[in-house]
Amino acid sequence: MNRTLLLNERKKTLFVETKLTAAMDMATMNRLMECATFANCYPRDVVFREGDPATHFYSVLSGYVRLFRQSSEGREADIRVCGPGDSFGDDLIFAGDTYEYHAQAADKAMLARYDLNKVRNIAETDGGMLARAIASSLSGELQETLECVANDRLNTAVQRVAYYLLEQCEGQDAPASFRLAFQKSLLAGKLGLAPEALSRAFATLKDLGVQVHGRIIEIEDIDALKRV
Amino acid sequence: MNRTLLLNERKKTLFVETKLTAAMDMATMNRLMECATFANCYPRDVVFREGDPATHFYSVLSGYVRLFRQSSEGREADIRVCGPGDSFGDDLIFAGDTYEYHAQAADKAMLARYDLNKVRNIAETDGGMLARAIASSLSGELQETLECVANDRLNTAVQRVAYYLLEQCEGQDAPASFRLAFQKSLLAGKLGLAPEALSRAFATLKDLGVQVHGRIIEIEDIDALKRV
DNA sequence: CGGGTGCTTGACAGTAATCAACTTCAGTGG
DNA sequence: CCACTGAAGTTGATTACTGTCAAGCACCCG
Repeated sequence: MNRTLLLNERKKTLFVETKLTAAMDMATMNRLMECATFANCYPRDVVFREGDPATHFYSVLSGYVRLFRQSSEGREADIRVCGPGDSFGDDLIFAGDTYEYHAQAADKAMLARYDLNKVRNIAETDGGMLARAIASSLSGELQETLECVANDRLNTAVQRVAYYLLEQCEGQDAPASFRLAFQKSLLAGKLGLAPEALSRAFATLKDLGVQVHGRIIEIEDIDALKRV
Repeated sequence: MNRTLLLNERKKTLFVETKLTAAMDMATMNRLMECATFANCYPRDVVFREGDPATHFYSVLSGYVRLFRQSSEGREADIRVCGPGDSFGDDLIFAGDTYEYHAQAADKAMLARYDLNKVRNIAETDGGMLARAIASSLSGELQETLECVANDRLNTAVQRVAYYLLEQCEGQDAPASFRLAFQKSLLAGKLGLAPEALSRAFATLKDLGVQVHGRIIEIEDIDALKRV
């Protein structure tokens, strides 16, 4: 088995594990695969820009991609961070024809890249299998984004960080320990914070038994965090 | 023609003009109509609560419904305001089984109420027409919600208010004039502001030629607003 | 060892939430 | 028709939070 073939097998595995394809039957998945090409991205690579005509949507196979908007003065605000299994740009399959945000790799990333028109054609003619899978994926994204709005509006920086840490150590008993999936600056953006604010939030949480060593987080008392 | 029939005709018209049904063929629309009942709500009526088992989703035929989350201390944050033509709870058709937010009428409102299981059945068996319509609706909601996150994170209170006013007088020449679609307290919630903050934002905009008389807004210089 | 990058810390300013008092307005009933 | 009531909106004073700027630290890699 040569190296290319190995790589293709890995791609295929990751492709199958995507949220979009997870609940799909084989036939639909194969049809979808026909619309896909694959792309490797390096950190800071631009996937697409706000305002570009929309030609593809994407699934993240590995690594992370950040979606963000820019203000007129050039300030950036992240609106979503996509990790392995997430899709983005899929909101354009059934609505819209230009990207409404920037997408940039935040890490070495592998992406599946779907031709929008081909996918639209399949979704029109396959009896609804693909449309249902896409609708399901969109539902998840919508719920996540609504959650984000509520989180931003209801909780302070420290609360948002505490909440994020709790999500990450779900299922673990105290003392829990894990490694942040990405850089702190990206986490700050995901939580709607300046990097300095994230740093300060960690400092505040130190008093509640949260130890931070680089990307390694140790949580002594999970219940204390829940009370923040 | 008796009164009930008239009312039904009005319902039907509003039903057809819904975003969900707008691009639908007749057959699909009729099938969907079979899943619907109608409900009249009075201001502050609760449509459903966060955590309730999900049995229906809704379209707004007239009036307004606010969707909100509550913090542990009971503070409320609006995550979306639905007006005529909007749907809510439709994120549960293909994912999830409990409501993830509260829904409350913010005005006298008429709602179409769709049985989730019936809709799911149709979406499985109609060849994809309904699934595509739902996916399209979800796409719009997702785009709107992402826009909201970006708006919250990038813009100040005054900028968000100015932006909202500009949206409302789209197409009008200066001096533009219109009536707010709903109470200021609800607008404040929609923009992620306390009512006091909205009031102060209006006060600031007065200097830029925005006159506020109750719900009537007059804008002397549209370009000045765009520069905020 | 230099030099970049990412992160942290301090000082400060700006923005918006909160609380409280007051005004306006609409609807109600005498 | 007018006085009363309660809700909605405004304004002021204060506080809390977070963004920004600037400086310094830590780590990684050539």
